[in-house]
Amino acid sequence: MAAVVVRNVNEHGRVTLRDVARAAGVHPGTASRALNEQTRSLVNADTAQRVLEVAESLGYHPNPIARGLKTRRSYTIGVLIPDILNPLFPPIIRGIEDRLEQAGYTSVIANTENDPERERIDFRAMLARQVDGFITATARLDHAILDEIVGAPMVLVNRRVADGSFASVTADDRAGTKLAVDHVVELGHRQIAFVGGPMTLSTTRDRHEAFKEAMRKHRLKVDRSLTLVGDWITIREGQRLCRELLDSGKHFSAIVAANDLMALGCYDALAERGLVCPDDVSVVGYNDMPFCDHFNPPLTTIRIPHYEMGVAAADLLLDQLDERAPDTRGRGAVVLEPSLVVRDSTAPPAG
Amino acid sequence: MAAVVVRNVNEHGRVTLRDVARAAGVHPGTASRALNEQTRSLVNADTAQRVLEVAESLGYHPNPIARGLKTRRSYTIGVLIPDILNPLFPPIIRGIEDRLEQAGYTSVIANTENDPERERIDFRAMLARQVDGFITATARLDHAILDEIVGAPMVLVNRRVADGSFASVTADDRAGTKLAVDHVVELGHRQIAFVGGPMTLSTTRDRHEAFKEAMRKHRLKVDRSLTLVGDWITIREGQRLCRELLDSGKHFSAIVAANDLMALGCYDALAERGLVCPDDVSVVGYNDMPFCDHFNPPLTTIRIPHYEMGVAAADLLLDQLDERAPDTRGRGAVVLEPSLVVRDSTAPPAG
DNA sequence: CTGAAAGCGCTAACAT
DNA sequence: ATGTTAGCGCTTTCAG
Repeated sequence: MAAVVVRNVNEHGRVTLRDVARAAGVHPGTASRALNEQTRSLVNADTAQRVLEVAESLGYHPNPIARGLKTRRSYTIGVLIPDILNPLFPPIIRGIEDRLEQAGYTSVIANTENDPERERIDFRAMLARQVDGFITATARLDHAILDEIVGAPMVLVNRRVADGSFASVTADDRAGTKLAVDHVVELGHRQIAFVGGPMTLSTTRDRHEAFKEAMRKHRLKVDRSLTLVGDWITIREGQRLCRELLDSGKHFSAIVAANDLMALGCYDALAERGLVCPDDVSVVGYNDMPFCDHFNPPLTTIRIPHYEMGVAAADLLLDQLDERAPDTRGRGAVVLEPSLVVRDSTAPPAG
Repeated sequence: MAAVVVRNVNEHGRVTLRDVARAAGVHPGTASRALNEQTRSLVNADTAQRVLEVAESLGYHPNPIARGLKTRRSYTIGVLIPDILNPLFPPIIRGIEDRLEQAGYTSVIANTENDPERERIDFRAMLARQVDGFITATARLDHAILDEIVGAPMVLVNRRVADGSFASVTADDRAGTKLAVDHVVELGHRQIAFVGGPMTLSTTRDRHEAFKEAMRKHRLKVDRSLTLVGDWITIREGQRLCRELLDSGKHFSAIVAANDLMALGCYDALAERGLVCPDDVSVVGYNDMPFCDHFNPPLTTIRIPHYEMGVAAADLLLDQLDERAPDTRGRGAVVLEPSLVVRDSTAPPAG
């Protein structure tokens, strides 16, 4: 009861392993072993117990930095996101974090702003900070960073590279795009435009190709001036492309967009010209990102399992991190199934 | 030309300061001084130059972890976000990152999921990882973590604590709410409902009080059963509250919501009952988060300067980090001005 | 101006 | 089962 708490803390105010060891009357090495799950068995049960108690009462928290310096492991994962403003990513991040946390890892998120240079900087900074691996959603096909990564475990999410040199989890973009095209064709549309993203991203490139393929399968003409490719996958770019569509003079009654943001941009361009969706033009998006159901009109789109993709990516990374499977790099290529979500932005063509 | 590049790197593959020193023929201490901006003047210009070149050619990157262990500075800032799914936060994060990056700091983001326990864990983990300071958007008034922070520099964004013990940047919630109430009153509404957030958050509590005050100022009755307070600030909670409003039997023609997400929930509840906004009920949100202009209908709301708030928060933190100003803690309390953004969710009452 | 040496907090052989 | 020692990569006195 009356026992005065040993106040053996260093002058700096921070409780260190040495402080704990001193207070428990053992050597720092022993204290270290006692405090560590893995090595606890190497130490006398009573001693271990005592060390634990002292650590608790002193409010000891190990310094992961110092530990990492020694062990070369930080139990930290770098997560590279191209654009945190895109609502597609938060649910993916959540999936990643949840799964990683269960496994005792911390994730640090960086927002690369779609800028290869920034991506490179963030990547290096994380590497320098000793992250144990990466999950990246930013991989362009010409991947600035990918070739720098010699040894770091890494998995791609919602992106992949052609040669399969990296593990990845994606939704089946070709199947999804086909779903979108089939849907508008079924509604009776024949003149269908495509508002695409850059060819440097695996997703948007796949969707572009799948669009043309699906059109051909329906024996529909792929009009070059109705099949546009943008430099970004943003609202503005979608708007720009849709204006271009409208300016072309060519007729079309439906637009398949490469993602939801671009679809939203189409809404804007259509509204500018006094056109109403879906009465005049049907629009279908891609991703079913949060809020799609609240847009004006609610957006018909292709749903991909965001959260699950994050979880799957984390799982893949954890596999790589697991030393028992030393070279699983590139082995996993999880492909999830997309599905069509019909809302109010699509309808049979007028007339 | 023919000079063989010195390949003095350690067996581990990583280029370390010692490797650079050895290759440059100087002592590690000297190399350290040469490599560091601050101490470079202490070293012979030629030597410094040579060290720099060798470092470059060897591809040397300092290990911030090791440095941090020594200097007790990580040049890393922890950013605690309550809910990454809320589009309000990404622009704030962007502001924070941009400003911090200019100053040479890296930000690491954690998503606390509105869970005090998780907040505490993230906070501790960051502290352990030697972050130099915190920016947090998660501060509840009963702030679990706030009292743990003895020395760490910290600034609150979009939240504040009553006693002003922490620096904060907020928008003027009372003024903003008044704007919202004034707007619907001006449109002719008299029976105005309030869909509020928890009293544990400074923002939602202020908005709640300001609502009542503004109503009184207009000599309008504040009906208790039309002035609701929820436990969360989510779409679902807004929906739940709005249903409650509808079930109360009391008449109202406008809803002032505590944030945009809750306003969206009101849309949903209204739609369920076959009511249309704004014809039957006007709705005004709060925050003007991204996508508000694309909702169905586009949401009238109170705009707060998201990005600028992030920048301001970073500035405040940088002030605290600056040793020349040792005790600025709690001094700054930046308050930014909100403004009304009128869109299509508000209209004069029917009849 | 530069070298030597100590040490940040921790872990991991190696002894005992 | 525990103590000893060395060292992760860097910075920073202190000498010289």
